Parts: sequence; C-alpha cells; structure tokens
Amino acid sequence: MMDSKMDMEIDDAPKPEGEQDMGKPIVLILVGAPGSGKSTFCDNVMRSSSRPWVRICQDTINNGKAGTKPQCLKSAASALKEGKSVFIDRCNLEREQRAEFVKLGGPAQVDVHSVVLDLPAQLCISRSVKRTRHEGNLQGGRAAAVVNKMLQKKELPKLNEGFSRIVFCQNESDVQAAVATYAALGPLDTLPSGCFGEKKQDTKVQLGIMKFLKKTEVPKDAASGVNGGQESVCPQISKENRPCSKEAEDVSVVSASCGKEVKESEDNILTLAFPSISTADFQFNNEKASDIIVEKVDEFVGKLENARLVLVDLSNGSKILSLVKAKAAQKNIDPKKFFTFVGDITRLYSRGGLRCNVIANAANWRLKPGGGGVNASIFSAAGPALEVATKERAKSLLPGRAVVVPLPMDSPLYSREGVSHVIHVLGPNMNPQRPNCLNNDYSKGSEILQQAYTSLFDGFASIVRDQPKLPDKNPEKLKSGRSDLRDWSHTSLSNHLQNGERKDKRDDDSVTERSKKCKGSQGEIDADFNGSSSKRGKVSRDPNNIDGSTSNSWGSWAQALYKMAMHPERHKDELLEISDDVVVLNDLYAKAQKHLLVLARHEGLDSLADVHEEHLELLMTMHTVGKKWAEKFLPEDSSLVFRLGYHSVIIKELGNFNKSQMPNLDGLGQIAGSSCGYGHIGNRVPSMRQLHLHVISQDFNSSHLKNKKHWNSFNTAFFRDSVEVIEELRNHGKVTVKEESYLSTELRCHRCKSAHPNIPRLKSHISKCRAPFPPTLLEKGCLVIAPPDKQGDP
DNA sequence: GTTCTAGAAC
DNA sequence: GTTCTAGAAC
Repeated sequence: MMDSKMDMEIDDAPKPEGEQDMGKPIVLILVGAPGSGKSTFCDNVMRSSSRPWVRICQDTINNGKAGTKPQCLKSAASALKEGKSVFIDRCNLEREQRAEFVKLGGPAQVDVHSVVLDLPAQLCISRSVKRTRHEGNLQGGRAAAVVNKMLQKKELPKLNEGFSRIVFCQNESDVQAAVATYAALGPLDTLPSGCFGEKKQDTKVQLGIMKFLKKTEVPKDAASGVNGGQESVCPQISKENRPCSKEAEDVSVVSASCGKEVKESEDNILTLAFPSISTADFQFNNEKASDIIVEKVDEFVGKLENARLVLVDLSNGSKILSLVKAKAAQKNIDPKKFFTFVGDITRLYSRGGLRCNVIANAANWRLKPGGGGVNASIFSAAGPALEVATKERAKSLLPGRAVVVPLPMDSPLYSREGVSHVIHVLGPNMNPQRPNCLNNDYSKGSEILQQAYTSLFDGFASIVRDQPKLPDKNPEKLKSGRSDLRDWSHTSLSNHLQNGERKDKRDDDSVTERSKKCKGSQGEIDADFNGSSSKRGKVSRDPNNIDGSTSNSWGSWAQALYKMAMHPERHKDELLEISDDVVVLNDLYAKAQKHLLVLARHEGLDSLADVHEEHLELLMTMHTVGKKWAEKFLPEDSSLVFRLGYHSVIIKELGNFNKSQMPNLDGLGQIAGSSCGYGHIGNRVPSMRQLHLHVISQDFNSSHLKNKKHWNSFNTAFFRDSVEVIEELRNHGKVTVKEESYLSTELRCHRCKSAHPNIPRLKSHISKCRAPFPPTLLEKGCLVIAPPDKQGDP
C-alpha cells in the first residue's frame, strides 16, 4: 500500500504476525579489504546500540579461530531467527562471496544492508601490515600484495544483488557517520533504502596503491578520470609511467580489465522503475495484483537485454512489495533483471542512489496532475514540463493503456534524477469513489491490469529497442547529452504510440509541425501575444500567437482562455470583469445576442470533469457573477432570457472509432469504462481548457451559430445548467458530464421542441417561435428572466 | 474553437 | 444549380 508520506524517512517497520514487539532484523554485510575497519565498525555500533546485534566473523567463528562460510551462514540464520540483527564481518569484496549472505534476507522478513568500507588502499595496507607484523604471519610487503590482489577483484555491492540499503564510506568521517546511524537504530526502527555516499569515480584506490608501492608519478590522465560511471575503475596509465616492478603488475592488471568492467557497469543498463498499478487509490486486490506483476515481469525480463525492471513503493511496510518480492523469488526471476525497491519514485537517484532512465506513472485517464499518490507526486516533481510533453503525446488514456512521454530537459526529474522518459499507465479501478469503478469485477479488472503492464513494459521495451546510444545518466552531465535523445524520441514516436495511445496522422503531423515552429520563435510568439492587447480574435485564430509550446493547434482557443484566467492583467481590454476567482468576457464567437463566459481562475480546473466538492464555493461564485451580468442586460432588453450552464467535456476523437458502435451513455465514466471493451476506439481528447460558465441569451440569433454541434451544445443534456451542477456537486461531491453523442442528435427547437431538418430551417423557426420555455427549466430556476411586470418592455 | 470544401441532399 | 453538412485542416 502506498502511504501518504512522500519522503523516505525512518518508517515503522511492518509487524509480522506473532512478532508484535519486534522490528525487522537487519543483515548488515560489511564490505572491505583487510584493515578497512570492519570489526571496529561492528564493535562501535554494538557498544551503544539498543538493538540486539550479533557479529558473525569468519576469522573467529570457529571457537576464536578462522571458520568456514557455511558456519557463518548457519550462525547468522539462527541469530536472525531469534530476531537479532547480524553483522557479516568478512571481506565480502566479490559479489559471489556476498550472494549467500544476501539470501538470508528471504522474501521480506529481513532487511539486507551493506556498509562498504571503501577506504584508501594505502590505509588498509598500512593497518594490515602493522597487524600482520604483530601476528608474525606476513611480511609487510606481502600484506600489501594480498590487499592489492583482493582489491583488484573488488566488486562494489549494488542494490540489485538484493540489498535494500548500501552505504559507501570513503573516509573516516563517513565511517563514523555510518556507525552513528546504526548505533542509533532502536529495535523497531528501520532505515531508508537506497545507495548512499556512492562515489562517482574510483581512481583513488589504484592511485593510492601506485603511490604506496612504487611512488610513481601519477599520470595526469588518471587524475582527471575518464568515466563518470559509479564504478569506472580505469585510471589511464601511459606506457612511460607504467610500473614494471613485480608488485606493480597487479596495478596494470586492474587497468587492463577496465574496459570490460565499464561495459558491464550497471550504468549502462536501462532501468524502468514502476509503481504498483491500481493497488493504491484504485483499491485493486494486492494478492491478485502481485500475481499479475510477477507474471508480466517474468514474461518481459526474458525479452529484455541490458535492461531491468524495478518495482518501487514508498512504504517500507509495503504489502505489494513483499508479495511481489516473495513471488518473484519463487519464480526464480533473475534479480539482476527485476527487483523491488523502497523509496520515492521521484527521488530514486538523489535519495535512493538508484539510477532509473524511465519511470512509470500510475496516471489518471485525463493525464493530468493531481489526485494524490504517485500521479500527483510525479507531476509535481517533474514540473510543468511533463504536463506539456504529455499533452503533445496524448490527451487521455484508456484503462489498460500506457503512453510514453520523453521528459524535456528542463524538467527537474530529468536534470536531477536522470529520468529521460515517463510512461503513464492507467490501471483498472475498483474504488467506487473513483471513475470507471469495475464493481469488484476481477475478471475484467485482471484483464485490464495485465493489459496495463503489457502496455507499460512494451513502452519501456520500445525505449530500450530504439535507444541507439545510452544517454549519459550522470545528471550533472545530462544537459550536454540531450540532443541525440531528442532526435531519437522523434523518430520513434509512432512506435511508442502504438503501445496504447494511437494518434492519427493528421494530429501527429500537426504536433510535429507545431513544435518545430515554436522552437525557433518562442520569444516572438509571447511578445506578439502579449502585445496584441485587444485582438483576441486574431490571437485565437492564429494558434502560433498563443502558446505554441503547450498546445496543439485546435487547442489554442482553450489555451487562450487559460491564459486569460491566469494573467487577466494582460487582457484588460478584452475582459468585462476581473476578480480573484473569476474573469468575465464576451464569447468571441457568440452564439446569441448576448453570450458571456465566466472563467474560473483556479489552476488545474480545466473542465467540469475536474470539479470536486472543494469547488462548490467557486461554482456558486461563478453562478452569482453570471447571473449578475445577465440581470444587468435585462433592463436594456427585457425580452432577453438567459440560461447559465457548462458544456460537458468535449472529446475530440482521433481514432477509427465509430459512434454507431458505442452505446449512448450518460456520464463520462461509463464511456471510458465501456470503451475498454472497444479495442478499436482511438484517442479521445478533451478539447478545452479552463472551466467556463456560459451565460447565453436564448434567442440564438447569431451568425456564429452555424452547425448542429453549436446548437446541440446549448440545447441538449450536453449543456449542464449551473443550478443543477451546483446541486449535484452539493449532493454527490462531483458532477457527471454527458456524452458527446448529444451533439449529433436531431435539431429541435428549445421552446416548442419541434424538429427541423437543418440549421437554416431551425434558425428560421426559432426566430419566430414564441412558445413558452419548457416548464422544467422554469421550475428549476435555470432561466434568468426579467420580472413579470417588466417583461416585454423595450 | 473556426474555416474550408467536397460531396450529399435537395 | 444551390444549400447544407461533415470532416479535414487550421
């Protein structure tokens, strides 16, 4: 379960049954050369810790003498069973040496940590030399060779070995800090997951050895380092300076092996971090979801080369994480290709030390920020750039689908975390409080969740496949390495869209065109827009005069409204009224003699679909303002009758969806819900931005009213009366929006309800029809009319 | 959101 | 031939 805490802090560990008072034991695997201070570390922690610790030391396990690895394992296992935490005090420099100790962690009952005492080789050697001299076993020079040899084989631990936490210590103060952290850990405490103190370049050890052994000059190349990766152990040694003594051969071996090490470095592995889909807010059953995750992961890891998947959850006590971890272990899924990770998905690198190129978002169908949980967190961490980039790719998402969005380089997620793509995924919903609830229909739900993971992993696979060259994942270096990635993302656009959101060619082209146009002239666009103070008509007709970077062409109108709502001061000439909550303006293409818009000024309130309980007051304000303006016109022309209301969300259809195959349903939730069954349905895109209340006179006497859609958007259930919307919001906390099919229904007079074959005939009729308005409108107070005694007055 | 226009409807 | 609509284009 996702909890609401967004930072990785010390969380309460889950309390397994029967262990009410016990926290999670820790297996702390120390990694370090002889003389690096492993035993001292353990002693220092144990001296002041309130948590029961046992030190498993291979050198002394056999009644004070050196023992075997199985002895250590056995001893560690029995200590863990008693609920004690253990130190594995042996060098553990190689992955293989650590592997069996890592397994002590089991599926989830024990946290496996590593503290790496990666101190200068010189220091380790000098300590070892002193010690071996004391013991009389080794000559000083031989001790140095042993340490050096061990360090050659050193493989720094990585999270995917099964560690939940790794702390790298490069100097004494790092070590002291790590001691303090573990010493302060009470029996019930847990520590945040991730890699800490990792160093970018690892040339010091070898340089230290060189200095120590040969006192050679350090080549300049080596000092600057060549690889930015976390394990680039590759000092360049020129021929002139290459050591030639026997002891120094070891160093050149290290150098020779560098190429291979770098190639296999985890930095070159593309990583997808994904949250569990649908199990948080959408309340999908954890057991079922974990089965699906493991099944899908198992299916995909086989296909992935040089890539891996990481399931991330925020909470240390994550049920879904434990379930998946256990089931993945049962299925023998390669832990290098898939593992679980506790942390904030928006801070995996900066706080968790885990580099992920791609993160998945448990999105909502509108692909908008908000809603809490992972979605809110990712949109917030990525900044507005993600919203913009997302809009360029898709406007909405169907359950079971995913859409790949390349993250612009100005996004903090890109620059700070090294995330190049976000894949939005929409899973099935089992929460009756959320749209498209499947009412516990797990056969359908499971099918959709499987589709969701397939779409997600396919999306990731397309990124892996299409990536010609890995971007430099060192966030500090990202900016310079971005151009190739951008080029790549364009060429593979269609490929990505196939994973769930298909746009037709026209739209694709227009998007591409637009972004091209905008790149070169962003400054001009803004200047033009801001400068043309009272030319909204021009602005609205020419998409490039709006904000090209954030909209596609037909979305410009919506963008213009949004801009007015956000910056009314720039549009004073066009606005009738400006207040904190709303602005009022004449509709540019008025569909009646009087047609005003009352625009909400709240950010994130794009349409009726975004309206929730907390907006009740705002909607009431909008109504009051709209009514006030209607009443203002009545004395001038008492024959006017006004109606106040909202359009339901207009959805632009881009795919090969055939309306006749779609049941005529009320409520957008049902549309989306039913549409999962229609695989052929294309992309459906809301066409407006910024909630606005129409205040429109009922004469509909306007040359701008030209087609069926115009008429029906004001004269069918597609038009939601303000009073009813408010009532519904008050009673149900949300507003249902009506199906778009109303827009193509037959043309009927809004007064006498007579049908008419076309717009001209209808308009001719309504200009003469004086039938009273339908009683329901009158009764519900949907109309603003002059007082009876004034009616008919000029 | 509107404009443009091919082709259906009359 | 003219009117009107629907859908592409913007």
